[in-house]
Amino acid sequence: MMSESGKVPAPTIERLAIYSRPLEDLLESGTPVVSSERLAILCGVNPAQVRKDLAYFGEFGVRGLGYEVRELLRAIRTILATDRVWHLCIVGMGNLGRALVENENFKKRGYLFAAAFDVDNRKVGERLRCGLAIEPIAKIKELVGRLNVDIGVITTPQEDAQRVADLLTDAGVKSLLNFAPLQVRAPASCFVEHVDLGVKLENLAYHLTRLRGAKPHK
Amino acid sequence: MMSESGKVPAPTIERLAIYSRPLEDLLESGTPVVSSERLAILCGVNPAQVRKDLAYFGEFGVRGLGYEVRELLRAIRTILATDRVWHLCIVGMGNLGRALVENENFKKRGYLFAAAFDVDNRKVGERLRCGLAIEPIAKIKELVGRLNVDIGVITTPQEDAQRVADLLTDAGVKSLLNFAPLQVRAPASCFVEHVDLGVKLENLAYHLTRLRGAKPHK
DNA sequence: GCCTGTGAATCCATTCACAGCT
DNA sequence: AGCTGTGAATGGATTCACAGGC
Repeated sequence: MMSESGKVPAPTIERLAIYSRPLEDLLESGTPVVSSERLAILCGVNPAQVRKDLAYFGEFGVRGLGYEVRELLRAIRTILATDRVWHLCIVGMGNLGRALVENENFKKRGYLFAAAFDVDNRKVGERLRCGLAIEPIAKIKELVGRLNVDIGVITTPQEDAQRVADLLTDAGVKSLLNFAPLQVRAPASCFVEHVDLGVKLENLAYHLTRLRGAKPHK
Repeated sequence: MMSESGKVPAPTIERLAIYSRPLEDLLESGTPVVSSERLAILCGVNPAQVRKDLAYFGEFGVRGLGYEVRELLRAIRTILATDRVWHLCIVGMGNLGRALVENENFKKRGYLFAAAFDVDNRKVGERLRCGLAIEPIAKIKELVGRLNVDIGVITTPQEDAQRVADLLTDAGVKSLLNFAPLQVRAPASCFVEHVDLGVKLENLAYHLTRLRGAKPHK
């Protein structure tokens, strides 16, 4: 058994979250036990990878048998700290922002939006379907502190993203999830996760052209 | 100079897209030349990484000087094939789907939504702000063929995602961008890119708890 | 002197292959 | 026999360090 204090590769953390998806389905369908091979197939990875990823945090399986689904899922949730409630706030209530605050999956996993802001004062006061009213960014500091916000989500246009990131970190937010297409700067104490949806499309475009180059088009 | 036929690491492709963001800004602000170091800082990577990534595709810089912004941006766009129009379709017109079809950044980069579908027939016929009307999934095969769709975007609930992926690949779509939280299966000839927004949040949660563990909370 | 382009060195992650337990 | 847990081997990607050209 290995303590989790040893360095864990970043990809391992991402995969643990991936593993939990089919595990939820297996639990619901009443499957009691799963092997690393089966789980690997469901997630599109190598079986040894599954075992190694889990081994960073303990011994969750039974040799000759496999992993108990319920127990494994609970273990992963503990590791990823999905077994508690996290408070989020979001800045930038365009289409994407609205889609995120109303996302049921987030709520189900314990990610609660506690406040929504927008730089455009004309939007301030508008009530969202989720119940929140849009607040002005001038209130970020006050509300982030009062509501104990852990994670700030940025869905503003590119030109506002850095200013908003500064406001959020200044208010004490310890991590950011940024959807604006630029690298926001933040103090080292603040974790920043980037999601650039355009990058994914450009990836596909690149591969599509190579494919066309390799094989004749149909 | 190295031909681009040699194997290019997947992360390199992702980063080329990242590099293009600040390059667009630099071009607009009239900066004629940029060094690998400056670009690296703007993108949060190592300068040698920038040079090596570019070297996979040619020699774009001038020793002692740097890279001409306009020329480099054009080169990257050619490599990523962002210099042409791509036709997309999207299936699943919930909040996220609506946010994506109306995203101006995609349109600006040449990604055009040619059709929008939903599994729920009650939504069929509804006209979206972007001008498209929602079509039934029964028309996927016909419309994908007629409109020459290159990329299929899946924003359905988890339970519909695999069925939709099958319909899309069967209709001849050569790549998929899947937002449903499960690994969709597709023939090897079809590229699949996954975006699970929950994974990003779970990542932040993991790091936040380790941080708390390391340092006392405030 | 300055900055690119690139082999060599390092670092990191994945996969193999088998020992160990049930 | 079956499947986990893990050292060893492999395979990639990042970074270093310097040669090459402006």
